[in-house]
Amino acid sequence: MAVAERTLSISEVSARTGLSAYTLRFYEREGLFVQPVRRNSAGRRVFTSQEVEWLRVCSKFRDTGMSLPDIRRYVELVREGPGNEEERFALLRNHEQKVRSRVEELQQAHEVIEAKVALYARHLAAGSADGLWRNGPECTVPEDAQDPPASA
Amino acid sequence: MAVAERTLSISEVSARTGLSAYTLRFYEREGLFVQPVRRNSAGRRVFTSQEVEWLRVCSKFRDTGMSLPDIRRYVELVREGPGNEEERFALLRNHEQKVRSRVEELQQAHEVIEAKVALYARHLAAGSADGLWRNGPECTVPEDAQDPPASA
DNA sequence: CGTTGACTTCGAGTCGACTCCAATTCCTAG
DNA sequence: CTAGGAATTGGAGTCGACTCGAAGTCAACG
Repeated sequence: MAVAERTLSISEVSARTGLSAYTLRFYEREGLFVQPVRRNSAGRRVFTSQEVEWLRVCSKFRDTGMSLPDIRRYVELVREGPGNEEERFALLRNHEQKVRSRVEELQQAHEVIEAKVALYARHLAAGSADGLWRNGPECTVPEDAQDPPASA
Repeated sequence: MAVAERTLSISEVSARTGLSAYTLRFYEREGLFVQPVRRNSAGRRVFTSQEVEWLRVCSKFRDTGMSLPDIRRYVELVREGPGNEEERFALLRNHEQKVRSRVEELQQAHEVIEAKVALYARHLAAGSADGLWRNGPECTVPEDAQDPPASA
């Protein structure tokens, strides 16, 4: 059945995932692979395309700010096999929510910066740029209730 | 003319900006204030609401990933006074673009994660969750041309 | 056989941005 | 006068996530 699949060296995986070989070894140490990474007769790491798939997902997690411990937790659940899908789901949904709010936050901040850029553009066009920053940053930030350190 | 404005202590500024007193002192050392921070007779820092305004802008910069050196550069330009608005503008626009792409990137990554969450939701609802991760992460990531390290 | 060159290991180093410590000083209230 | 609380300073410590160095191993090529 299981036809011996084409395997990949660490540098090939690096090229396919954008993660450096250093990082791949590091991820292994950190327990971010579901199965222990296999080795060939010479002791070199041998990866499958499934692992590459996972690494791509992993990269998305990382890129969106998921911590290595959280990823490891997810991996552990997968490793334990069927039965804990609820927990995996909770973990994923939780992260998804964080990313969603981060996107919104970033969009807001972006608007502020865009406004500042537009202000400079207007002043430069009007030749009145030397009036910028007479006293204080001339763009005002909403002041949003200043992080009352959430009781928890 | 200049009516002595209400001044603020470091803890008040901290409360209004969400930055810790530690961070405010740190920012001073790092040269992130346009004017040297004034002191009262007891040697304590005294802030104006203009400085609070700037700190809010600063926070937006930081929150969107602008580095301290870049912020310092901007501050230096402001400190030099009128005449370099073009350069300030360039700096701001540059950052604005970075933030814009970051937002897009994050949105894409969010979609991938959302899809994974939806997949879990479907399987859990259908009672077929134990079939998840039979072999590999069951959600596929687009594979986007893997960061060919931009020649520059 | 000798030399590449890609790999291995372990441990240490780096980086940015805080975050905190210890000792000291000052103001205010009791 | 004294105790408490909020500042001050310089320097050190922390944290997460890599990133790298050094020394060694192995297969293949000429």
